[in-house]
Amino acid sequence: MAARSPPKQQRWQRRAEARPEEILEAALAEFTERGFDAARMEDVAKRAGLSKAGVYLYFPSKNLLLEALIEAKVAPIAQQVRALAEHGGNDPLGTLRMIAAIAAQKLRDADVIAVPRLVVGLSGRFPDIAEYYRTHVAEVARGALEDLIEAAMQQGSLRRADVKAVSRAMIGPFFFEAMWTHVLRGESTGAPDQDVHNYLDILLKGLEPRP
Amino acid sequence: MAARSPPKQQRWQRRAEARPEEILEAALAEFTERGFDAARMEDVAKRAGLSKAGVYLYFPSKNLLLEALIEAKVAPIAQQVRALAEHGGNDPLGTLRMIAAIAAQKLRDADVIAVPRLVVGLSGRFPDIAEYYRTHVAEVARGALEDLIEAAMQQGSLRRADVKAVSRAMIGPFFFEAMWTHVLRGESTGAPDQDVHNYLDILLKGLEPRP
DNA sequence: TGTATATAACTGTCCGGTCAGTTATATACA
DNA sequence: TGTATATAACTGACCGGACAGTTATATACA
Repeated sequence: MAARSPPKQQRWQRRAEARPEEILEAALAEFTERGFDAARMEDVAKRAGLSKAGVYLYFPSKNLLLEALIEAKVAPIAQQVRALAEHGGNDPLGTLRMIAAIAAQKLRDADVIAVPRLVVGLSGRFPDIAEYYRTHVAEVARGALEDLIEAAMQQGSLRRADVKAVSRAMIGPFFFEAMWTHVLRGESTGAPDQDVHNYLDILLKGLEPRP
Repeated sequence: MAARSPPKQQRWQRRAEARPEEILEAALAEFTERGFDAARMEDVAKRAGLSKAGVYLYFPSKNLLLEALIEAKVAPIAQQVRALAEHGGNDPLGTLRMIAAIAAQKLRDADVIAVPRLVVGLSGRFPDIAEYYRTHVAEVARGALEDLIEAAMQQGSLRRADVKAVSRAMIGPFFFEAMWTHVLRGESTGAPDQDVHNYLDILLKGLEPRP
């Protein structure tokens, strides 16, 4: 009797290396779909393939999980922009075009947009998160852009203008496009790559040095 | 004995007419400050000057309160935009500049930004709200802008270009500025009015008809 | 006095976080 | 190479607090 049900599939594996990233991935998905508050830690856990208590072995609280998520998902992008900017010092205009193309492409990716969207929703309640995002992501990327713009003005390929206003003019439309399509689910404008180039043509023509 | 504490300030008044609007106002404030989920109905009630159960006399649930709120706050904006656009038919460029100035000013007002911010945060969980906002505000306003742009192209004061791309270029930077200052609490760029004009100069120069 | 409007007190549920106990794997040793 | 022991990784069941929504009762006003 008592046939020891023997298939004995093991109930779980030790995978301490892989867990953190999987949990972050699951958290991003849940937070995005339900919003930070409405997302349940139990669902994050289930999605990551372990138990709720298991999640707490890696991240001490829901809030800290959120912060870790932002750091992991977004900081690398800002660093990439900085690297690009530092690299392309002697062709600022060309580098700007390149960065714009890359940025526009990233902004089209729902996973990338997810984080800033979260930040928008949470900045009121968690000022730390807003500040972290501003200093570690937004200002880094924008700063790199502005260095390039400044360089272009210095070498005379752009006419003098308020650098911050110009960087805003470069970023704004793409950011807006991202919100339009991802948040409002409105239809997107034109063919991506062509689109970016067309806009930069307009903007740069508007900023041509006087003839 | 039993001195019935007699100052007898009456505990409440019947004010059925005024309540709904006051509750909506309070809800907007609480939802904005704490986020929809974290906001407590009890606080909304207190802020509106009645008890929690009182709120439920007027709005059947927290979700419905949210929907009513968005509807109430959004309709006036849509109407104003439409009015502006219809008004300035024969000087499209001038009207565009005017609208840009007004829009930029509005976007600087935290109360105005509050609703779109909520929408961004909630669009994932409440697709209805996102769609309502898109069709009743976003597309109306953008459509009006695009009519003007189209008119300007037709009369030859702007060169041909993708109309949607141009409207995005007009709106994007100001939207971005609003998010930068209100969400990230970053410092704002330049003197408001001057700033708007400078940017439009650049953009419109970039769109000048060929000489 | 009757009824619409208000409240205080209450209930049920949900969820973040904890903890005692279980299982997988690494290591020591025969 | 096989078995005992140690420890890291993981789980299931639970707790306490918070809060949306309800109910029973009181008060203003016609």
